[in-house]
Amino acid sequence: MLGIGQLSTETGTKVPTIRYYEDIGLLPEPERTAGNQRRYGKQQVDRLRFIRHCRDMGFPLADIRALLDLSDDPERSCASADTIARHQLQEVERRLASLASLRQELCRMIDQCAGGTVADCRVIESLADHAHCIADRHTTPAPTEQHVEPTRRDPA
Amino acid sequence: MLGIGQLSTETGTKVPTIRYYEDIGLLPEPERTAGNQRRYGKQQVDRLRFIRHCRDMGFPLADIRALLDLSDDPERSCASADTIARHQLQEVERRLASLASLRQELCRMIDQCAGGTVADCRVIESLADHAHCIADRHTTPAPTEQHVEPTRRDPA
DNA sequence: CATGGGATCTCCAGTAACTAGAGGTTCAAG
DNA sequence: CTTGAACCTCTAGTTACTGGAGATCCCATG
Repeated sequence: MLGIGQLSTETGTKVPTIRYYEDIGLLPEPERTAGNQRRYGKQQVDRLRFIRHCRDMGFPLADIRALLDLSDDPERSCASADTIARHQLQEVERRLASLASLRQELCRMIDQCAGGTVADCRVIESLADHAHCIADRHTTPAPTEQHVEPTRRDPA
Repeated sequence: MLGIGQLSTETGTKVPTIRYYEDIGLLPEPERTAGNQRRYGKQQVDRLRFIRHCRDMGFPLADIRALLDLSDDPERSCASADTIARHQLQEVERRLASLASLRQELCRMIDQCAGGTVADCRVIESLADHAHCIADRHTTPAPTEQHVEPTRRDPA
């Protein structure tokens, strides 16, 4: 049985994040010591690893919840897992495209900057006028979701 | 002089977002009609366009604030604008790399899914074990920031 | 067996960048 | 003058956490 700190180092998840996952029901309530401290078994470790890996892949927690429900019941068809993964892949590809076009425009802006004063700075000017954009709009990337990047800090 | 709704359609920014920008001081308080409704002039339109374009480029509001401060004072050197833009470029490239590796793993997962039950689903299994990951960790992308994708919905 | 310091507890608040809703007022067309 | 769309303020919710306060617990050392 591990304490929450050990689970934290074991999985590279911060302690408050673990408690947060418990709060929102992604992790079941663990056993407690007589003194009310959490103790985790191997199953919990695996479950948390699964969650972290999914987060690393950019899945939102709602999707992870669905995947966990699936994996809790191995008899069910994996069709919906497949759907979720494919959807995520689409999402990733959409963002890749959008970022590639951003990259282009940023490069262009920076290249043109001669390094004088703001008055004739290409960076500022480019930002001021969207019409300067080269191409096929990087403008409207997301159709429905509000999405957060998978931001992992160093698990030190 | 435009009303807030016209400014909204003009710039593709939702009305509450405009008010939000005003709240946090990105947009100055506009003039008001006798009945307390906001009226905007051309300068405001430009300023909001600038902000939106920056957001489209993925700049966080804090950076946009800095860029606006710069552009308010054309005498200053554009070095810091350049720095901000370069930093943003780095950020974009970091995310591109991370997403490319994600894409690879998602593809692999999906390809291996034979479509049976969850019990032998490759997608679930892959997610369960990070050790299956092919490559050079897509795991620790961000060093310091919490970052939100530039999410624009259709400005309908 | 006592003690001290690090780990843990709960609860609350804050982050980014908005978005949505309630309940009330104003503007402009007919 | 009426009506209805647009506007007002204010509060609270979203996602996925993160941080701090103040109290408690665990365990290793003396």
